[in-house]
Amino acid sequence: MSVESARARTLSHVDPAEVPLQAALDALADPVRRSILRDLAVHDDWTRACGTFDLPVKKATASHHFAVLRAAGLIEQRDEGARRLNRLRREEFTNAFPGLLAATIDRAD
Amino acid sequence: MSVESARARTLSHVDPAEVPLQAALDALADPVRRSILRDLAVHDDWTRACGTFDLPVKKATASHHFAVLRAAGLIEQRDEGARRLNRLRREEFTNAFPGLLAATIDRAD
DNA sequence: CATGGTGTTCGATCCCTGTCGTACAGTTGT
DNA sequence: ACAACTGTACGACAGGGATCGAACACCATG
Repeated sequence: MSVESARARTLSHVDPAEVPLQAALDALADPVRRSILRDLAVHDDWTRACGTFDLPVKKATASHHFAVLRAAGLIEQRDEGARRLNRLRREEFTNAFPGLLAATIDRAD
Repeated sequence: MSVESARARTLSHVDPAEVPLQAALDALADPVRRSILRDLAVHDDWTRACGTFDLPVKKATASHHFAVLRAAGLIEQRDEGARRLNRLRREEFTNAFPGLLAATIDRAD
């Protein structure tokens, strides 16, 4: 088709400043999601596709977690071919919730 | 009885440093509990008994929330007569989880 | 002692969410 | 065209936690 593929090429990304504190805390209160965030915090680039994380859940569940993180303004996602790449929105999220992300991921569980 | 009353006069208080991050986040991820913490953050004393908080839940539920906050190392409780007084463990908790408490209560929901 | 006030404990209920299997869509490569 | 790979969508399920009523324990005060 001429216009756009059926798959959303530009995913909806909220402004972290618009995210309710409740949603932010809910997103951070899951160990699988914190694991994802810690992995993303290592390098500030677009090198990590969803499938490259070693998670203790099946892919359907992992997909759900990525969606929650995106809705909470914690990650940004971009499609590149068949893969969906991820980036930690450290700056934006920290502006909206100073200290929260650092306090959560700069620590073992 | 000679030794102690049946009611626990000295309540069990954990060291915040021993609290798992998961428990801390779970405790903070509830709006009723955050409301309690914000109220306690106003004055650093023992002026607030459990019943003096204006909460949208019944007392059985409120009692449960206070227990969760105590188990997470967020508050300290002391019995004074028929009442149970509360204090925010700001310093101790912040030492264990730098920035987490501030990021959570220094903000409207 | 009797009454009222404060707070906990115990079941029971309800709802939310994390989990998974399956099916599907889109991409890549043969 | 076909197969393999990546990720999402949907329905179903189970576990946990928030909520409540009722009963109980403790304290204070008449």
